[in-house]
Amino acid sequence: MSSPPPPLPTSTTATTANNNYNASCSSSSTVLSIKCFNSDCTDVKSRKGWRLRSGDFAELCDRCASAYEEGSFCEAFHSRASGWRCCESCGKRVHCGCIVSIQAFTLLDAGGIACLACARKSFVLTSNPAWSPLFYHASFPERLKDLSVKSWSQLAGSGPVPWRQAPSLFNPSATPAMQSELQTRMPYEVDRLNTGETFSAPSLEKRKVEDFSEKFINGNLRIRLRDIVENGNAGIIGEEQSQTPSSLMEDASAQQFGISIPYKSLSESNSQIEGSVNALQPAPPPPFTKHFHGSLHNGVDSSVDGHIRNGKPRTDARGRSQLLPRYWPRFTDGELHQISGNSNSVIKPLFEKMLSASDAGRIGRLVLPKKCAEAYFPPISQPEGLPLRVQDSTGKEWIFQFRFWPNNNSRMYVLEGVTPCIQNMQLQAGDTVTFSRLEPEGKLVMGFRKATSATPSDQDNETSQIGNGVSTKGDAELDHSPWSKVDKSGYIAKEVLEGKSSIRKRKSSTLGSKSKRLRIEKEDMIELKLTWEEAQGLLRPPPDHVPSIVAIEGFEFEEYEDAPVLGKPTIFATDNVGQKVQWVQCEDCLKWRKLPANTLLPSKWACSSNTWDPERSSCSVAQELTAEQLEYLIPSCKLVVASKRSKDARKEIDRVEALEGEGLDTLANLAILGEGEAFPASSQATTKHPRHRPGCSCIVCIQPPSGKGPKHKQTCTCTVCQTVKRRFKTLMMKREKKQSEKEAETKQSEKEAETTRKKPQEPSAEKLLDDEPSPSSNTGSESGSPNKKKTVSEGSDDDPKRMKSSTSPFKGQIDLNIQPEREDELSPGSDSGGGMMRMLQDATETYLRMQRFLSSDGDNNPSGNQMLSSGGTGEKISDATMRGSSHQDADKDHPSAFSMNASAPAT
DNA sequence: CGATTGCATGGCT
DNA sequence: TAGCCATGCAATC
Repeated sequence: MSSPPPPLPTSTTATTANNNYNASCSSSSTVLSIKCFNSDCTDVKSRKGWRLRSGDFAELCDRCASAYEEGSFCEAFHSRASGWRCCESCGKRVHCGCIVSIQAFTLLDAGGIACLACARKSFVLTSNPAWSPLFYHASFPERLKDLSVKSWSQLAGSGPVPWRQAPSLFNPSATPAMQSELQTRMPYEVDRLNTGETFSAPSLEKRKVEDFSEKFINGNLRIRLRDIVENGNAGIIGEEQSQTPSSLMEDASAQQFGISIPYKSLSESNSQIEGSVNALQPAPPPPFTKHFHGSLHNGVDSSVDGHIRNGKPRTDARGRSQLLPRYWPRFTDGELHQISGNSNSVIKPLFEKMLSASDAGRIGRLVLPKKCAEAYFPPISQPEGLPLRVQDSTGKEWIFQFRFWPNNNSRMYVLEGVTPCIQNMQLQAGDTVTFSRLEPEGKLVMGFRKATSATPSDQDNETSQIGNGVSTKGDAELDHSPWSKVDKSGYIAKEVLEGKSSIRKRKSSTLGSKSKRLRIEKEDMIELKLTWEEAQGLLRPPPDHVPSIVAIEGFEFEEYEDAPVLGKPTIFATDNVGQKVQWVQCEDCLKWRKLPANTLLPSKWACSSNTWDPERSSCSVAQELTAEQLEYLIPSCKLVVASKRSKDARKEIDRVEALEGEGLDTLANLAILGEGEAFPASSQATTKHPRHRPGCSCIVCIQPPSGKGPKHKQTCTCTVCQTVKRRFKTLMMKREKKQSEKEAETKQSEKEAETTRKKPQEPSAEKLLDDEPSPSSNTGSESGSPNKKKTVSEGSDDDPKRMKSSTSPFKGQIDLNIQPEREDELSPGSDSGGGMMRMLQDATETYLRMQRFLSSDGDNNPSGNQMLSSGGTGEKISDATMRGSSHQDADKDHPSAFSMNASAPAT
């Protein structure tokens, strides 16, 4: 690699011996020699020693080979070389600067080393996913595979032993054969490092497949060891090391020992999860960092998974099969340390799980990954399961009910009663709980990891903030509320949680890659994003305020003393001479006026303010744009595009109206149209309406199929109708309130226009809304529209105010035959109409449109018409709404008003 | 009527 | 495509 090998943690450095080693190595690899690989020896080689990076073995004479095998090689030949250290635990001398003994010790977090024997006492030496993948790399020698199989077989059925333990061929229990087998796999990465050779994926892959795997193994061994100490990820490697001759002397630079290679290997393994096992990372992270936490496992497991699974009868009764990567334990050193404490127990990471909203919710049920549950938890045959005693990282014991539910011929495992624990740990959706086991006690240990900013992007800001704001370890320490303090229902620390954002709130965020369901739908997200972008773009400094510029991470933000105001939404375009312009719509006449592109407009703007084009500074002046032009322009409008619902200008108007009238609040409201009640955030109600069964009386099931079956009459008093009415009423009241507020603002200006244009406008509005006429018909026969029936029947709804103030006109005319599902969905993109919220929106929009029309100057306002006719969908909806709002004869013919039927496009 | 329990649904892998 | 599992929700307490 081009990057320098990480510094060796030990004090060992390259020595003469090392150089000799290199020389020997190179000579041995390039010159046929019969001499012992040991440069200090002149005997004839006869036996194999440690493995070289080249893939070959160091060929030693009998004497040297014996020393190597006895673990005294270093003592014999490197006794005076640098790099000797003492185990921090037992004091045993260990040579740390030599490839021969490299796997005989591990580096400690706090500095110093520990011999393998001691390391094994304190750290997980088994079931480390990290090693396995590498170990089981595709190129893994068959013999090792066999060993693994063998080992696995031996372990199978031995209780809740994770399949990953299979590789514990390195365990003391491993047969001597295994051990020797493993022993032959000496690290050779060092060699390479010494010789300045760097890894390259291609070379590794092509030249030394086997070496590669072994390299991994070796690298893992070291990493593992380190991991054991630092990251808590210990693996068989460690045990393997213990099997290898200890403290054999050889000179190897500390750097070699440096994990550079191993880390690369790890990196690879990490990346393996991404599918690139062999791709060596050019710049491996420095050793002894946590950079590879987790990913390490990923790589490993993925590989292990595949290999073990494929080649191995991992299928023990417990069903310990491959775990999804997201459940791979990714313990950090701190976590492991915390879990292990000072005990001598070995921590065996089992799995982890990011808490879903459900998991973290008050329900107190933590869904366990099936595989994990079956692999690591006691087998249960009854749904009731059994109580499981789990200890948290602080030593507190919790008792959960480990049980399952039948689910589709399968099982769904859950831990019940986790709320107290979750709360105690102050965990929220998006945080991660880890499960490990203390060996040999077998005690389950539950740790946790707060969501951090480092978490994938799928963590929302909130989560990130929270995660960051809470110390991983500190939390648990801070709140030591014992189990006993938790009330039975487990709702402790409610206030604490409330202090943060509620889980509910987080619902739409957090949740790893897994919870797509909790994510905002793509389109919604885009819309939302655009909406906010729009908002940003429309922000204007409050009058008389000069924003201060604040630079945050390279980005400059305008900071206002007072809340900024929303500017007038405009449409940017390029005029026929190539000049950037923006089109803005007059408040009063709705005509579109062209302004310089760089003009910032107040939230309210009218022709009279058109100082850029005095000729068109009056509403009476015709609009520049032709209908076609406008039509062309509008769709390209960012605002329109932003809203998937608003392919039609109706939305545009609505949005403009909203922006004008209520600023950000409205904007936000637009994004979540309808106070959430009827228009749940996209993150909510991910399950539209599960479980409809025969006999179900829910509002959905009770409804006939779309457009079919008997319709509810307006006078119907069934539960459904009453419910619908009640909800509708509530929503309308809210809506009405808002509208009235807006109305009050614009009342004055509208009044004028109305008095002069009301009459001519009515037909136009009616027609448009009523008849879904084609755009052309709209513009052509607005006053002569034959479709006035609704209006006529309505009596005198010609007064917009009236219509509006009485949003109530809708009352009693609700089409109860709408598709209830729509009510739930109310997807902004659902153009098919239906849904209570839709009705509300439509009603409001209709009103707004009417207002627009009524307030227009009465002539064939191209812009207005164009806008309204540009979107057939919106048109139809509006039409439907309109009819619904004006149709009195609901009982009879069931106004198509809000029904799906009615929403059929007329065009 | 709220909380809990058990399970069905359906998005997603 | 089968299975997982997050979640909703009816039934029950």
